[in-house]
Amino acid sequence: MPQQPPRRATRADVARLAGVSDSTVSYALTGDRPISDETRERIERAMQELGYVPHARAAALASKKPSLVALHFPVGERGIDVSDLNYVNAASDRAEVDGIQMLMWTHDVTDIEALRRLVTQGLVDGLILMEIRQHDERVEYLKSTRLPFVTIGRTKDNASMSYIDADFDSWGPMAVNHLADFGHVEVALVSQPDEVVESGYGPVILTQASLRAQAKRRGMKVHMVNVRANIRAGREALATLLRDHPGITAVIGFNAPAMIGVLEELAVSGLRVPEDVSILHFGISPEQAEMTVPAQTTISAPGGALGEEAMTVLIEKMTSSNPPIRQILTSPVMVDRGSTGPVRPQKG
Amino acid sequence: MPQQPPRRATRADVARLAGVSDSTVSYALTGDRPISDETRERIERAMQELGYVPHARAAALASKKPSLVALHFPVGERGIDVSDLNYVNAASDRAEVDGIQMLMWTHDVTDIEALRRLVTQGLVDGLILMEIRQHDERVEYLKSTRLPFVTIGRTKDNASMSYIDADFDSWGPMAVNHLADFGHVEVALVSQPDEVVESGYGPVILTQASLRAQAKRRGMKVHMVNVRANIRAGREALATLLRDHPGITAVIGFNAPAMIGVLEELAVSGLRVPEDVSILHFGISPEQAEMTVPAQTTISAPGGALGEEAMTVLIEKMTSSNPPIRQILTSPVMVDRGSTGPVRPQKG
DNA sequence: GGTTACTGTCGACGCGCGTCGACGATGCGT
DNA sequence: ACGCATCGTCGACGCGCGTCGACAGTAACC
Repeated sequence: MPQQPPRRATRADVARLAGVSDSTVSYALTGDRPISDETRERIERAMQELGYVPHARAAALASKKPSLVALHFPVGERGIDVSDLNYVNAASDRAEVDGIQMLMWTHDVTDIEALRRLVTQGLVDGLILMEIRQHDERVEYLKSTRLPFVTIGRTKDNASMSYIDADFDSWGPMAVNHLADFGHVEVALVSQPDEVVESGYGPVILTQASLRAQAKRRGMKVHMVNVRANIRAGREALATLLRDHPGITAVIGFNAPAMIGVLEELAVSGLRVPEDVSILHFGISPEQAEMTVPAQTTISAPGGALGEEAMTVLIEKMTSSNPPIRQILTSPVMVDRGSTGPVRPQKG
Repeated sequence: MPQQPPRRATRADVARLAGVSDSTVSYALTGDRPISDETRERIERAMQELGYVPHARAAALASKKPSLVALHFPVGERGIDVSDLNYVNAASDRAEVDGIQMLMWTHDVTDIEALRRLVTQGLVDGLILMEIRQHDERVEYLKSTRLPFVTIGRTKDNASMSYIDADFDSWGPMAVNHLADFGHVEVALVSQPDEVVESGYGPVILTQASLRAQAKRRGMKVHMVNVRANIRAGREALATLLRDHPGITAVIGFNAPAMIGVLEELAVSGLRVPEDVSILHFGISPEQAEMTVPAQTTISAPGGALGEEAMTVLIEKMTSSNPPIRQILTSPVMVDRGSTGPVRPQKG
């Protein structure tokens, strides 16, 4: 039966049992210096017997190498879903390759006092930030710190920092072209709450700007509304839109709960998708897009790539003495789930 | 202007600047030994000037006191939403009271190999587990470890362990009594996916059992279906239920996305809530309950209480030398949002 | 046969901090 | 005046590990 040791085995225990010195155990583990096969075997047997596992925190203290990083995921209003998990897991997996653990930190974006505590206590060796605002206090603060960090998303003033982000500037054109090619000339954008827009949330701002610009180029009219992230708000928004602008033939969404409401309102109004109204959704995961009735065609950033890239850059920042600034943009991917189609012929 | 020190200031730096010894700085910080007001002031000035912050990881190593705990939140299929955040934030806030940081860990429940890595590396001093199965590998593993842990939820065999959980045994009776008093005699339960039930997820199993028992007592017929956690599955489930059992006058939900589908299906069928069908939902947050049309009456565990209690127990486990076993159950709370009502008089 | 070069191992020190024992300087009592 | 209990401070050591310098032993070379 597995014996339960009274305390954690240390390097010294292993050394004693194997009849070698402390440092020899160390070198057997790291391979930094040659060790004879015989000694190595004795050490490995001893480690096995004692169930020895290096103590990562002590190692980090001694080596000053990273062992733990945090991913700041402000859950905020919209929560975390499986799509976000793609980033998270990809980043975490990438970290483990280098023997680094990644944990999540979920405080509010605005709580930089808590961020200060986290950082100054020296508990984490690096940080990945998500949900970046155009002007982001967290970034401002971290810049004044020696702590390596990478952002998923970018601030307005980003010349000197590393980031990974979706190329939102091409989301708008991609959406507009897709719909314009189907003959749509008047569409709506159901976007995120005013607070989010006003707080300078990049994805929304960049997407709206690129959408507006391309719409102008293609002679398309876009009605933009910012609504709260819930079903009821989406229903009310669509009702209002259709009343005020009956010419709308397509709805672009950037707000998953609200779009559920939009779909419900269409259903109770007897409008079909895509025959009467086309639906296109920005930035949601396959799971989210396929759970609704009908499923929604989407334009999104590629799944876990952002997370993995971000972690790679962060690790470089933590381990290299003079790391370069890296700024990476990923191209959008459109997945057609049949919720968009040609404008129906004018009746009367 | 704030000068950027080349490296983190250490206790030795403060001591040198203040003209005292290392340990004096330490005692000034902890108050474990008396310090004259004069030296204390000199030390505080020095700390201020150097921007000194104790290095939590080094402190933890030396003192063997906890500095970091993890909350295992397997995001799994259902994701994390604001309601879960109540637990998380409450636990985190409680931890900070004792100067302990709490980070989240989101690996899959079944990935106990990853759990082993996290634990054996000694990165965290304690663990809180959520989404507990009746037979939970994680719990089995952790029991064989010296790492303090507490579960939110409980396993079947739980005599020797500490847990915090909702008192699901009283959820069923509360729901049944509420509906039976309104005259309902045939209802449906739209619960979680088969995999979840088969995996032995306590909340579902205990709730179903107590519901079934109390329904029998009150002479109520309950049709239970387990559906996937998405809108489409909810729509299909309700359509099937109403076709096979037209006598159903109320739907109890334990699956937020599916219940959105249920509400949609009711809407397109022209059935009103609560005049034609009553709706009652287990275990969701106010935000979730109020975002749908109509809002849903709920029976849930009290918000952050579970998280805070769990952290309190964990801290006790980590700091006390012989901590007691604590098993805490919280009573359910019903919030009436008008989605339940009396059965309509029989027509024909 | 002597220098060189490597292989394999050990001891010592440092990372930043907590904490115990010691010790001079006081204050009090007799 | 002396013993004795504080108060305030210092030095030393340990937490578990990484890593540098030293050194005995062996193989390789002119």
